Amino acid sequence: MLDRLTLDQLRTLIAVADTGSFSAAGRSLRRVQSAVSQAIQGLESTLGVLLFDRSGKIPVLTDAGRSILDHARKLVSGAEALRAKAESIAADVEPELSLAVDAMFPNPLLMQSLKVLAGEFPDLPVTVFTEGLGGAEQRIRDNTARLGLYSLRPQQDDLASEFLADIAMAPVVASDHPLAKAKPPITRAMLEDQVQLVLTDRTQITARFSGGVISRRVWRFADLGTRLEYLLAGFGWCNMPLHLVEPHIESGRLTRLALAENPGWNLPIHVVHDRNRPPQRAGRMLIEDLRVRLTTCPKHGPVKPR
Amino acid sequence: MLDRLTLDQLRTLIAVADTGSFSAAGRSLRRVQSAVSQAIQGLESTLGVLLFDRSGKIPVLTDAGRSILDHARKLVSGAEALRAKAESIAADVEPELSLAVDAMFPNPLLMQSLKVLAGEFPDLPVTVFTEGLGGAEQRIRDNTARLGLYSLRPQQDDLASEFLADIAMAPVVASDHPLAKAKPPITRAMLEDQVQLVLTDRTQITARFSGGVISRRVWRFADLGTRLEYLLAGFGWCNMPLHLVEPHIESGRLTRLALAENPGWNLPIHVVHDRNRPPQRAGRMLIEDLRVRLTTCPKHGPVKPR
DNA sequence: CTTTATCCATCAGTTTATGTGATGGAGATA
DNA sequence: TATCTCCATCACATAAACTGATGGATAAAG
Repeated sequence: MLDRLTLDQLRTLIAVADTGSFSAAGRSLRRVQSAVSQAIQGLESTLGVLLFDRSGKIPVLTDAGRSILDHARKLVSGAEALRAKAESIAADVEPELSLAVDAMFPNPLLMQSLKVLAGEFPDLPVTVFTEGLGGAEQRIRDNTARLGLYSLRPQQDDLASEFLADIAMAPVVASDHPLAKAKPPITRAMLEDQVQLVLTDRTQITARFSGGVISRRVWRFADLGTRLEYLLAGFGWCNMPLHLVEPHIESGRLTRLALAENPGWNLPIHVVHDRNRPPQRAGRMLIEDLRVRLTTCPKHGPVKPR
Repeated sequence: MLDRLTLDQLRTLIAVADTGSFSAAGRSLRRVQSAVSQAIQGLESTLGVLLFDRSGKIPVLTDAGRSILDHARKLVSGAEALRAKAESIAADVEPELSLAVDAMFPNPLLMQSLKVLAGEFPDLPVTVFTEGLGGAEQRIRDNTARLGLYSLRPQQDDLASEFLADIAMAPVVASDHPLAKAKPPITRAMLEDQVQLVLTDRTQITARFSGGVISRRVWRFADLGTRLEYLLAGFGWCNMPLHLVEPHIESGRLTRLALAENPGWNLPIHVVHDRNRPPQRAGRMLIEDLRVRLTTCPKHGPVKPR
């Protein structure tokens, strides 16, 4: 016994307060009255405070007792919450879900899935990191996120991954840009002479990774949003996820480049996690829900080859 | 034993997490290692969750363990807070201090005293009810406040009271009011014909108590603040605590009535409490501090006879 | 004014939980 | 390999917690 104050004493106090007498508390707790009596005496002695006024037939809470009782209720319900948490952990639900999501990923879809998740696991704390390029993977590696949604590069030994869906990508440019007015098909040579708007990793870690750079003239941006603004302003061309630029294409501000060799392609999105920390019930449910939405909703689905 | 989950188990868990090993935890808790081992096993079995990965030499917290540990820390520190609360109760400090203060009472002074009180008892919750007329006493009677600061009427059997200080009162009127321009001394007869601004009890309980009403024409108000506005606007005259109207008298907006028979008088303020619930350390300290301030600070002190 | 029922405290004795100390297996460190 | 320290396990000891009987006190019923 490390400390004379025990949860059982507090539970007994609460029972007495709720039932109104020591005997009744004993009945409700399936204990003998003397056990209750001794438990309360023990509590009073460890706290050094008189909790009940025993002068009448039934004991009545003192001011101090009322005050202690309030606190006791908090503690006991906290203990019950602990058990509940343990139970859901035991039922293979992760204690909290942290996601590292590539900025390319269609956010409205993710939000829909998370809404469903929150309905299913109301007490589950969720953290979402939206990162560009290597950022999401970095989150998985340094363990600040547990589940990654991004385009995984060549097989990684320590990370387990699973294909989730394709994001439709296409080269686009502002409609008032020379490339938009050029007669299709656009050749690779034509692109090389124009400015390409490229994403850089905020953390500089993925300097090695600069795939997809075609043009010799390059502007670099740290985030998708800024790049989109420069794209709209006609600074250059770039590949964008269709779901992000479709509204602008429809409104005529952007034009899809009819590239001869590659009019559109798919960015494969994977579910990634540390091999030793596989997703549990909540994570798996989220993945399945996302998969259904991604294959159902045509707007965000893969490009149909034409 | 009502519940298999005990605070001692949580305390042990915390010790293990803090010291890094079962043996070290045992040393820090002055228990043998096997006791720690068994306590953790017991916790794991009641929660149905594996808390430590024992595959290595020293056990390392699992994800679940970390999550449970966070919660455990909250509970244990809550338990310590309970002990601390009990300790201050045992040291004769009331668990919380609730005041019912008459609106006439100089609030800045009370605030100064409460500031000192808060310095002395930083954890003491304080509630202040500012009430007019019978309101403060009502608070004491229905036990929503424990300590009253107001002018007690004739001896009350069940309430204990103690004189605290006199509040200087004086009849005043707006400077553009006929009474202000009348040639002193003002007679009672002159007052009777003018409108008097009177306070009524919000709760109507003190209808019986309407002392101090002189005029035949009366306007009634529920609170001091509103009455003061009507006073300033010249609707009538009334008795006011000097500390509230002094700034206005100095600025010339209000004029003190030079009453022949009663140019100024004192409202005695008492400290009142239920006979069975005397003020404890915090309350007594507050009273003493107030007494010192009231007798020291001339601005709020009693009227000097002239 | 009894009688009866129910309240609580106390106590000796039992049951149960918790802690002890010895032992053995396993990973580090030298 | 020798040695240290780690943890799990066991039989045993110790200390809580609980039981059931008793008696005093209060409140309601006869």
